[in-house]
Amino acid sequence: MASTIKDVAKKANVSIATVSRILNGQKGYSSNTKGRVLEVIEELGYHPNAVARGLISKRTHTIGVLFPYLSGSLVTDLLRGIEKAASAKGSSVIVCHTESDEEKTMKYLQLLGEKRVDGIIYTSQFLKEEHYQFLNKINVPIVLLSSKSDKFPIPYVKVDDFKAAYSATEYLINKGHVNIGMLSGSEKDRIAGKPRMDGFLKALESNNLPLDKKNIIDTGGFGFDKGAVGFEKLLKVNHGVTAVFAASDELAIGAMFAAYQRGISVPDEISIIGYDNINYANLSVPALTTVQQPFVEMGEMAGNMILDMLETNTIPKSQIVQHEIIERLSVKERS
Amino acid sequence: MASTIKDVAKKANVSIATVSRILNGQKGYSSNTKGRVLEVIEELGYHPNAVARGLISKRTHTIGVLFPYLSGSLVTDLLRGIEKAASAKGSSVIVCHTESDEEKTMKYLQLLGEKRVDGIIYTSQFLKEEHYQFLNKINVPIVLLSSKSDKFPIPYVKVDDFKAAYSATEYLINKGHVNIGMLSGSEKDRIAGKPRMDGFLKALESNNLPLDKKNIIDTGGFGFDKGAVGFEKLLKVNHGVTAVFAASDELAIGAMFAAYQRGISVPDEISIIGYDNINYANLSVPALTTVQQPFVEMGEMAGNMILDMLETNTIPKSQIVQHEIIERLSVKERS
DNA sequence: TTGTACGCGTTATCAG
DNA sequence: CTGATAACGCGTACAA
Repeated sequence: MASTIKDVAKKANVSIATVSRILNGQKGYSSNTKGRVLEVIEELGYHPNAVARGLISKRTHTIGVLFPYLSGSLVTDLLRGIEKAASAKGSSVIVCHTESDEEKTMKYLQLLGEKRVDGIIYTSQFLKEEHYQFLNKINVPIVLLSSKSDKFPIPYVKVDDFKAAYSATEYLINKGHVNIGMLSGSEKDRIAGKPRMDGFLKALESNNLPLDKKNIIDTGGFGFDKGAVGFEKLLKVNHGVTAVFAASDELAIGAMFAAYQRGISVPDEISIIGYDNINYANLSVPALTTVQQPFVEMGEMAGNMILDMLETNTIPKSQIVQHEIIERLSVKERS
Repeated sequence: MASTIKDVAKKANVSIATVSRILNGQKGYSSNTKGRVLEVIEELGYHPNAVARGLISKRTHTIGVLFPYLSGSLVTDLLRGIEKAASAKGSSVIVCHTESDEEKTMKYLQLLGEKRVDGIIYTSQFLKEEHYQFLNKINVPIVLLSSKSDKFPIPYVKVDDFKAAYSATEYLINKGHVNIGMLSGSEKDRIAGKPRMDGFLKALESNNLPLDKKNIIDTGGFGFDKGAVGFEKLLKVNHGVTAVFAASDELAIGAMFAAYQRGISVPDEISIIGYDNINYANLSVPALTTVQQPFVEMGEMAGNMILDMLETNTIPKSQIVQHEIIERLSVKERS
């Protein structure tokens, strides 16, 4: 149905080679024929077939992005950044939803491999050995976003979770708090779980505060609900907490909700600091003090990284991006 | 680098035709050779090249999705549904971010056309004439999601915004409210703006309540901020409002925030009902009563619609999906 | 049951 | 400046 390069060649009385040259901005034709060809292209509404192009050029101008889950502003922010970088250079992005499932992830990697995507961005997920092996075999550029791998030499873009957790905790300490609890998400999460826990612990230690493991509630997840029940648990094991560091904003907001229901005032009785700076953090009551990760920029960086790898055929340096503490109203000086 | 069908053919001492047949589950080979070929495929780690396949089969197993913005749970929910439907049938989805910009939209449509995607889902955006013409020309299946077109015969999936707004307003009326304001988003938005406004008006009319246009605040957008300032405006022109219908949850939450700041109690003094049921609706204080649209299902339906169109080569019926009022704590019987 | 050969729509390398 | 023609990797009608 759609017209091909042949059609325009025929109608313009030139060879397909000439048309191709004009299309790709090469030299080797009179401005006369160029004009004629361009006209015909217009008439026919011809658009080159990217599939055929991809077959011969071995570049599909498509990158694949793997997300463990498809919800929350984290995803849209990262995606927006990635899409921006990609579309700026004429590439598009395929979104895959792995659900943190090993087999699904593998299936998607194979699919992306078969589609000959130019690169893959592996987001918010730990890179398993077999996945790495596969990616290595099909030899496609890859970058880790909001994740990293100690074992494999893959470039990544992320904030230093340990450091960010450290400074969040220290922020609380500097406000005079000494009895501090943590809602830690899931310790099994090697990206967002463990490092933040360690940062929390380290901050206490560096400031000569007692480390009491029971003050760390492994909520088993990062969602609203987990925050509410985690907060209840924390209260049960420690009556005297005056401040809480939550490993995610949803956790923090869930905790504030639980506090509200029990008539505990935030920040007057208990201060809470979150992690992420999701949109809603600005609208919660009280507005949530939190650690910000620049997700849009991170996505853009990751996208550009992949694109650079393709052009320069070299492995870029990993990027540790800076977090920032957004001061709002959920943390207060201890009186 | 990657092995081709030729490689496995050679190594297995068969023709590429045979390999192809085995790959595509056709008949015409002994189980003997099949075994040998499968072995070789395994050895070589061979994966068929989807680009080449696409060139000859004219199916790329890829669908494109256009979003006017990439933020909010609406996007992730729709996307999750679409991705689910697509991946269930071995297709992947390319996301495009049009920023509601006419030219960008056109550029993306062209890109998707060049990539020969199997179908396009046009989301939350009014379908312009020229876009329709182009889509018609390249003859690719298309469905409108959370949008519709009166002018063009394109199948769509959406809730009846008029009806939903009508029932939200009536819900307020049934709670005894008579002085009701509306935060209407943008009247220029022909999908989410105008119809909801009309539904609001109609509900008042049907219940013999006075229609006072000044009670409708055109906030010029659907975000948090607009909700807060819109609410202030409403208060200024109408001191006596006891209930507000907001055309989006963000608008509603913004309004609640403004109310909170002015010491106005929701729902004791003013009731507020939202629209969308975003994640946070459940976590706001008070929890937001709102109109729910089943976005995930809608995305899935749209995805399946496209896929069906490809298989049956027919135009499916548009789907009006049911909205639902989620009762929480932000609306109260008028005393 | 199996193999040969052509075509999908391009790009690129040759000649002319 | 221009035009054949060989790839790219695969599916498939036609032969064998």
